Amino acid sequence: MLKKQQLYNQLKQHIQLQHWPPGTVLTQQQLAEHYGVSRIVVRDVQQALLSDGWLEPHGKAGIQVPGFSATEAQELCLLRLQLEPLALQLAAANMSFSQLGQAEDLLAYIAAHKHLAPYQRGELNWQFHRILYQSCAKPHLLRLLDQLHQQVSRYLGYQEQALAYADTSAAEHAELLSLLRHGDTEQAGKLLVRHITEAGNLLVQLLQKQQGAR
Amino acid sequence: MLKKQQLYNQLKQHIQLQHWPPGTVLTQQQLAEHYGVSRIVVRDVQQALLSDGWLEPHGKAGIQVPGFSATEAQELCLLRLQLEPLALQLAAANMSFSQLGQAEDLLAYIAAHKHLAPYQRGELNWQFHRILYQSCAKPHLLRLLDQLHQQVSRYLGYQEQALAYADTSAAEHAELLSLLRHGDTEQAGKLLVRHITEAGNLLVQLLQKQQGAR
DNA sequence: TTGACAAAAAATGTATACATTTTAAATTAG
DNA sequence: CTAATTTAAAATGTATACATTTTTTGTCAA
Repeated sequence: MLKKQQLYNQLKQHIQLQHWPPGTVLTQQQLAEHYGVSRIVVRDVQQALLSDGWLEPHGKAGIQVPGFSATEAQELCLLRLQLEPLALQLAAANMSFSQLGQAEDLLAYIAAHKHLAPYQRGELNWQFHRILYQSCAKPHLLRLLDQLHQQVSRYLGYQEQALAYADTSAAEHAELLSLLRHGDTEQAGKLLVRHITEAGNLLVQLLQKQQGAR
Repeated sequence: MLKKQQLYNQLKQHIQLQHWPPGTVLTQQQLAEHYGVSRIVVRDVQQALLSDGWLEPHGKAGIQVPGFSATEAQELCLLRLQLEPLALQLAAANMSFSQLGQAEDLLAYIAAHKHLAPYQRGELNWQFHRILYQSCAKPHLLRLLDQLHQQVSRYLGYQEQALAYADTSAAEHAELLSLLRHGDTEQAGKLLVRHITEAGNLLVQLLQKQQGAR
């Protein structure tokens, strides 16, 4: 596999697991030495992660691991609410049985693997949503949604502590699927809004608690 | 100035002016020689333009200048409609007089320079919109809007032919500003929707005509 | 002629080396 | 001692050179 791709994944994961905690300032040299690749590779990855929001510029030299804020989480939730129901509505018309099946399989897989790492669970959950939106056939919309998910997933290391929510989430996913199967787009949309709002509120509250605790 | 930045701007402009027409396949070597820089610089710019949607992958080697489609334009319009009114609404509450003034200045400048290149006019028009949204204080929302504008601006070479629209557009901008000055957020929002829809429809019709003419 | 396989060419990925810019440290004048 | 200026160190930008992958070309057998 390309070293670029490897480093991209590894560095992202290390950021998520807070091996490089928020606020850490990194240089190309540092990363190159630490991960045993040339600076060229680091540069490519750095640019990608900067535009993904997993790193942010730090003055004119160096890059910084961004922190977490309840405000940002709130905004991401708002944007999801603005775009995901639209995607679902557009997709509902074209959705195939095979796609519904895929989504079902994914839910089963998640249910069967209770002890996944939180970021893996998050990834699978997004895949579920992604399948539902897929057939909206709007590449740009899907691109924006992927970006938003990327941002949100940066927070998932935190969200772990809210494991109690996993069950609620799974139940809602199942209900969502059921509604779509029966062609009840209207109700599915409403449920999706509730679903996103709940997840968002939980995350925001968690972050606020943590911010207050300093 | 950094060569990277220079090349980024120049290549983008050349794509917009169809110096590299849609469908053209380019290689790093080619670009490096043509613009007199090393491949490293080309690589950086290539990655940036790929993620901006000004270039697209072409198999496993080479990059391609994307074409234009009415469908894509339609989608971009849809997304603008989904996000810009929200931004305006959120911004309206916090908008300062100095910002309204900035916007006013911009309109005056545009009105005073009738003979701007179409892409410059497009850039200024977007700056106007951007100022109105600025104070929504939602970094991610603004980032998404900037991206959307990037995409739309790729089409502006075409939109030139619709210069007749420039006057309508300017009039609507002025009215929008006036409504905001008087705090009529409701009406401003409705006008914005109309404004975006009109521009979108015009562009889509133009593209459909051109597609039909082949 | 066609299709598969091998060899050559070309393109991209990666590393090293050098140039320029930025940051930090050291020195000196006030 | 402070602050400004100079000097050294470090970081990023860029170019060249090499390695690997991908594409194309050409050859040969069916």
